[in-house]
Order: sequence, then structure tokens, then C-alpha cells
Amino acid sequence: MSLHAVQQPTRRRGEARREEILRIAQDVFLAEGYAAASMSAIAARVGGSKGTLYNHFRSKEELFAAFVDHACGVEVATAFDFSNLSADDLEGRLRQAGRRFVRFVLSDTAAAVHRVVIAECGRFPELGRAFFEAGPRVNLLRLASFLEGEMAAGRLRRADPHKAAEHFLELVRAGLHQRRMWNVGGEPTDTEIDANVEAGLEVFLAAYGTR
Amino acid sequence: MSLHAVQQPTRRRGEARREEILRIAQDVFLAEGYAAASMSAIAARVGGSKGTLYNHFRSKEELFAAFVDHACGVEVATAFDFSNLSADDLEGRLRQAGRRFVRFVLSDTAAAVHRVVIAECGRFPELGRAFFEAGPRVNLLRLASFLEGEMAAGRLRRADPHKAAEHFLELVRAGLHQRRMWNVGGEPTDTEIDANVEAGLEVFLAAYGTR
DNA sequence: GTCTATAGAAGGATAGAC
DNA sequence: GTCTATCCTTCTATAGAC
Repeated sequence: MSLHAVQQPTRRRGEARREEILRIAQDVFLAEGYAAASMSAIAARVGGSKGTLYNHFRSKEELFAAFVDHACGVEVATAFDFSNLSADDLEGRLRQAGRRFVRFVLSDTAAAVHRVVIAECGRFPELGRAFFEAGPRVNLLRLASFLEGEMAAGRLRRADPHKAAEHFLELVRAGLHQRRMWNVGGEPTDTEIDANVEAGLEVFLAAYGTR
Repeated sequence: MSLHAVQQPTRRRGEARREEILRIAQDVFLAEGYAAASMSAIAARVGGSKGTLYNHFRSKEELFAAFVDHACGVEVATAFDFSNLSADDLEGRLRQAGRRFVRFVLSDTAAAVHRVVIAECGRFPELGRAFFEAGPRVNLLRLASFLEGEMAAGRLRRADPHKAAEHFLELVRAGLHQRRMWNVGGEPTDTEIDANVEAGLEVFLAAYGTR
């Protein structure tokens, strides 16, 4: 399966239909997983027939690949822009970034995509890489670049900015993200999320801050 | 499905057979996932027939539940004992614990179990909780208790020991664990693992150490 | 308890009318 | 392009001989 070589229909009419199929396929794949999702079920929810599906996508695998491409595109679009933070001091900006990040990874869509990627990347070797490069990697690089700037400006001590970015992201989501993946402990409240970010931020600044 | 109410055969002979089935079912479920694993395939690898499987387990769901119970039991047995560390200073003991922990979560079995739990806990609501309580929770509680002792002894600053334990575990596995879950970047070497633990440990001590 | 054989349902994929 | 109808495969689960 190729995650990127996806059939491109030439007609405008077909594109709309294709988008609709993709949208519904996403719902079904996210809800059922790859193996349990059936082409019949997708066709039924689209309101069409399986023949139509196979007209747009040569196989179930190709439909799945197209859905993943689409979902990863959304991840990229939602990825964070660290030049876009309104707070005026470093701590405030990190707090803002951390809150955005944690709320994003806990969101229904992000969690569902993450879940299906982990579930299927053994069977679709390119899946994990496509996801990583489209989502987490972009975010990591942007944050690392931001932190590097802060280090150069003397507001953070000098260290490997990439490692520091990893540490920051792990610290602010500590506990919450995994529990979300395991469906344990119910929905975290906004207060809990902010407290989690605060605790992580404190540790991060104690380790990477200048004194 | 119930994760704990599992049929108990009365005969000794049957128990051995049951264990064998469970062991092979584990292989198949971990390799294929729940939906893609077939009772036929399991029966074939056991060397018996499907009738035998259905004699020991009333359904595929029950077999899956039994496998998860079994696997979680292994997780518990492998969970870490923080009284069992040979180093004589705090830093050395944390280093030892961190290395053990990271190597464990990166191991084939732990990663595969983690993967199948994340994949299926939406469809088997008790699965996530059973896994969490059998594995990560035990580990967290033990580490928290260890850290609490160190705080009381004045070797760590006073803080929420549970949060500190979460931070420690997230820091030492930062990056490596997720990449393992996504099959990105290949097998980390021992050197990389130790360097990752070292970087996390440094941050942890900077934040939680006494000076 | 274990096997062979098979029922009964569902899935992926295709053919052909329109 | 889209539909109906269908093929072939594979699946879970059961029946019945031994």
C-alpha cells in the first residue's frame, strides 16, 4: 500500500463524492479500526453501493491509506505555531503552548487517529512514519526552534533544544494522555488539564530556566 | 465480556491444554489484533480443531478476555520493585530504575500488549482499566512510594510524590516510547536508551532534587 | 475432550445493466 | 459513475462421531 499514490479522478462531480466517501470512511475507520470496518458498512452510510467505493478506491487498503493522508493533513493544519502566542513573557507563552497542545492531543479526533495509527502501523509500515512526520514531528521541530531562540536570548539555559522540546511536551501531558488512550479515569476537566500543564511547566522551568 | 469470569476446567489434563491455547492465542492476538485474528488460525496453530477451542472458551471474546487477563498478570509480575535497586545513592538508584523501566516498555511483549490495549479498549471498555491497574498503576504507586520516602529523608524536595513519579517516568522514556509505538526510527540501541534516561534523570533531579 | 464436517453469516471484490 | 446482484472466500459457531 502506498500512503501517497492515490487515484485522482478527473471529474468535478466525482471529487465531491470522493470527499464524502473519505469523510464517512474516516468515521467508520476511527470507530471500528481497520479490520472491523467493512466496505459494505461504509457504502451503506455513504448511501451508495460498494461498486461506487471500488470506483473511487481500488481496494480497502487504498481507501484506508487515503483516509490516513487526509487525517494527517488535518493534524498538520492543526499543528501549533509557536510564533502565534499572545503572552508576553516566556513562562506565559509556554503555558499557552502547553495548554493548546494538551487539549489537542486529548481531543476526540486526535486521540482516535492516534489510536488507529498505533493499532495498524504494524500491518501498514508506512503509516507510523506518515503520521509522525505529518503531526508530532512538525510540532516538535517548531517547539525546538522556539526554545532554541529562547536559549540564544538567554531566557533558557543552553541545552539540546530538541530534547528540551520532547521533555516539555511529555511533562505537560504527563498522565493525562496515556489515560485517555486507555479510556481510564473519564474526561479530564479544564481545571485538571491546566493543573497538569502547570505542574509540568514548573518542572520544565526548574530544569531549563536560568536563575 | 467479563475480563475476570473465565471458565475453570475441572480436569488437570484440560488445564494444560487451556494454557497452551492461551499462549498461542496471545501470539496471534498480539500479532494480528482482535478483529483480524481468527479462531481457525488459533486452532490450527494449537494443532487442534476449533471444537476444542470452543470447549475451553465459549466465544472469541472470552478467549480474548482470558488472554488479556493472562498478559496483565505477566505485566504485574514484571512490574518493578523499587526496593530491589543495588546502587547506593539516590541518583544511581533512579538511573537503575529508569533504565529497567524504559527497557521494559520498549520490549516486544510490552509494546505489543500496549498496542492491542490501545487498539481495542474502545470496544472492550474494561480492557483499558484492567491493563492500567495491572501494569502502569502498580508501577506508578511503587515509584511514588519510593520517592515519598526520599522526600521524607530530605534527599528530594517535598512535592506530590505521585506527580513526581509520573514526571520521572515520562522524562526517561521521552521520545523513545512513542516512536516505538509508531514504528518510527528503528530499534533504539542500548546507548541511546541510556542517554535518554540520563537526559531525563538530569531534568528530574534539577526539578526535584535538593540543592 | 477431541476430532471432522458443516451450517449460517458476513466480508471483499467484480460483472453488467443503465 | 452508479446501481443491483452475485461470486468466492473466510469467519464464528455448532453438531455429531469417536
